Amino acid sequence: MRQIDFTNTQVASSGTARDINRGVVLNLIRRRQPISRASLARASGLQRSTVSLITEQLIREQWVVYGPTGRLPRGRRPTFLRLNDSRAIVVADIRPAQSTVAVADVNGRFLSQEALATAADPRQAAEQFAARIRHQMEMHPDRVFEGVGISLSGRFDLVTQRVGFAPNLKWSDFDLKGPIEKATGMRVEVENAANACVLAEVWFGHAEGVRDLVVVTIAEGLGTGIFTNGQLVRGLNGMAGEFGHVPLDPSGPACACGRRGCWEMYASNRAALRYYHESNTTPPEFSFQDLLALAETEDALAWKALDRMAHAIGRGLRMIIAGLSPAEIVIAAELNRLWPRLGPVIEAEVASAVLVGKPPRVRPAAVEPSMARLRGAVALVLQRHFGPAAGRLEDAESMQLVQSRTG
Amino acid sequence: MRQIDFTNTQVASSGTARDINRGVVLNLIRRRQPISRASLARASGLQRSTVSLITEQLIREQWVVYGPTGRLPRGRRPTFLRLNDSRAIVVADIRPAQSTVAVADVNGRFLSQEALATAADPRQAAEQFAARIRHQMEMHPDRVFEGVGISLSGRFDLVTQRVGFAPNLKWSDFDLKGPIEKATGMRVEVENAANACVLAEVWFGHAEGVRDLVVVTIAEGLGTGIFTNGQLVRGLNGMAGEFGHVPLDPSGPACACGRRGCWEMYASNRAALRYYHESNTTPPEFSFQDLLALAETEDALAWKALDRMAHAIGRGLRMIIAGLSPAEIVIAAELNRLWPRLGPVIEAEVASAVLVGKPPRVRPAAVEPSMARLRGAVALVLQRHFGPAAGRLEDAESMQLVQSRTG
DNA sequence: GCATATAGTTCGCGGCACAAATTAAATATT
DNA sequence: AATATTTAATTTGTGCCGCGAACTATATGC
Repeated sequence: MRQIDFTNTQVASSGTARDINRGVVLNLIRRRQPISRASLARASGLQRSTVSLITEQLIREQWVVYGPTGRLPRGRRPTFLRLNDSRAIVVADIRPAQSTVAVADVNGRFLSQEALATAADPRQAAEQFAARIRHQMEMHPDRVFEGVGISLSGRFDLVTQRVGFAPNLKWSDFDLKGPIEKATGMRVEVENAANACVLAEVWFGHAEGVRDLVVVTIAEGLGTGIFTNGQLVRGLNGMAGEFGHVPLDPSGPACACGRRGCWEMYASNRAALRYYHESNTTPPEFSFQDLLALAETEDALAWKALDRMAHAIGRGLRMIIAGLSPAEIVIAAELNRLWPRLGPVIEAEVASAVLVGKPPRVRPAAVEPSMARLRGAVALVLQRHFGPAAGRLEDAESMQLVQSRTG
Repeated sequence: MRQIDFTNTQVASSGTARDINRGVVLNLIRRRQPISRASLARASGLQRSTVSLITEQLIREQWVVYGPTGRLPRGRRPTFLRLNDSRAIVVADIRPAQSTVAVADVNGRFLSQEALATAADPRQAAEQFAARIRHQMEMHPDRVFEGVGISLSGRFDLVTQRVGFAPNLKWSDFDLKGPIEKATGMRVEVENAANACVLAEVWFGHAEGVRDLVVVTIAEGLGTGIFTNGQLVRGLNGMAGEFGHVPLDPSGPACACGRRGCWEMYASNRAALRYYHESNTTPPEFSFQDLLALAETEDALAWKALDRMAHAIGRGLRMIIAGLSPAEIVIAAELNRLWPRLGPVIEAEVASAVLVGKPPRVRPAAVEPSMARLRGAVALVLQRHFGPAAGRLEDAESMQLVQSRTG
């Protein structure tokens, strides 16, 4: 049964059915391309005639193009349809030290990519990113660009349309979107990195059909992206997902957030380095990557530190399972490299937490964290065009186009 | 913008627009009755002609009836519409010791009510409730009954349609719904008590328009009902909301759930009694109500215990705020009686937790807890008829009716 | 060459929202 | 008292859209 929440006072007009079905068909094409109209009709339950009209519209909108002709044991050969991958999206992943700007097609395949040192000053950073985005666009003169998607280590407030909170970047209440929109002439979407990872899983991962999902991103800090009832939970000011700053032990080590014993203090990369450091003196500039490499050489102390980290991850997950009981928990972490040995540690901790029934599936992210954040940024832009009420958006945009042509 | 999640593969048909708009109009009537068609058109944004057709349908369906004629400074007088409150719902609230069965109209007003001792054996209990429900129905022979709503101290699994987990009732994996449906001949909806309180707030409270809400129910235990993006979060097996069993302190007192230092161990009524008992010998059978009464007589030790409880409530709320950042937190507790003095304690604790921006609104429930659970049970049934895709339901039901008449 | 199977289009129908015109019923103005 | 004004509610015509049947197109197999 369709899920339309009853707190919504938005009415349906004659075009609403088309908007909905357009989205269904477009996403079926995206997921199962190349696919024939007949298959789309079978998969969606719509009439073949309706599918034909909708795909005609999608082809007119340039989202879909004809693919090769198929072959069947008998009968007329189907014409396959696929997404028009000459349409592209510029994405950025903004992190404290090093950021990434890239170009992807609508299938989430990356066409080019560059790294850059993140400017300390937010204004400078905005200029910097605008310049690199323009540069990336110039590298693909044959592509049509749909928009800009940005994932960042911080919070974006949908109401004020500003970066509201980004302690890791040392920015706060700053307009990142406006300047970049002005400089690139394109719509810019901004989202928290953990939330972006959720979108990456839902749009490009194997989590299709999963409606309750939590992604835990673990790097220097620990973030969580929450997906319930098929929607991202953003909360007031987009601040949902700070489970990393829930204290697991009031007498634990002090956290930068002002509290003591936060989950992040036990389960982040930094925590593992601390564990290792407690049992062994480390050289300066000893990184988490170094720790992983050491573990791969069967260093017992490295394994001990990572084991403690994995236990702590599982311990915090118990809180999430108790509170939200998601169907699936996805870990996006560099530690995933050692999943065969650390995954079971996390799973065991989780299994002991379930009061009744089976524990949720805990699995590593489909792609490595840096890729997930970028893909999430792609999904952010796709949401606008492939997601809810995108049909109306198309209308509005083509009207604008007409206006600017006639005006 | 309409919120239709893109993971949904359900297509829209020609009737979908009507389903949506029927729901909008029906809920506007529910909220603002008595109301004229002209006002409905203005409030919804629909055309007056469309509103007339929809209300005609609703009157035909017997959900809406004509009310008095209005008066205006000039112009034709509007005909007010209101809900047909001769339609009624039977509800039950199942709790460990004492349960309630009641009859309410579609406005959530109670017409009659009876208390009963809950049977220990689940089969017996099902029979017992079926009998009391029938009895309550017989008390209102003039009413048309729409269904049965049950809230209980436990978890209901939507997939298996069974009570999956109810440690307080000492039941587990038990079919409560089937026997009662068979015995009453009506559709039965079952939901966890904390979730029911959420529905009560959303359907009957002043939380209209709030899309991110958490209700914390505090009695012997502590439960949470989570509402995000305008929908109840049920999670795998309907197990979401067990924040009460998240440990706040790993070295705390042992909880019945097997863990140590659960939030519930610090913030429940039982916890307050323990606090009081630590500083004062209590008579046997000293209840939380007694403690509240003592506090009202300005007993310092009673206040101290309640103060500790309030602090603990606030402390746990910080976890919820960090994780979900709801716009509003509602406390459904007997302790609300002393809200003027205990509310600020909770609020202060919460305010210290917010990393950025304003803290969420924390307020006592609109009605007392026992009433909220019953009203939630009413909302449970209303959801079926007033909520998403209810139009199709009406169709199906009238078809069944025709079939049974012709058959 | 004809039966069969599959893909895709065309066309008429009914449901529905919209918007303009019309009817209904009240008050205000002259 | 007649007329204008205002507001409510219905009627009517239009266009969008999904449905389903009929039809066209194109393949294989006997």
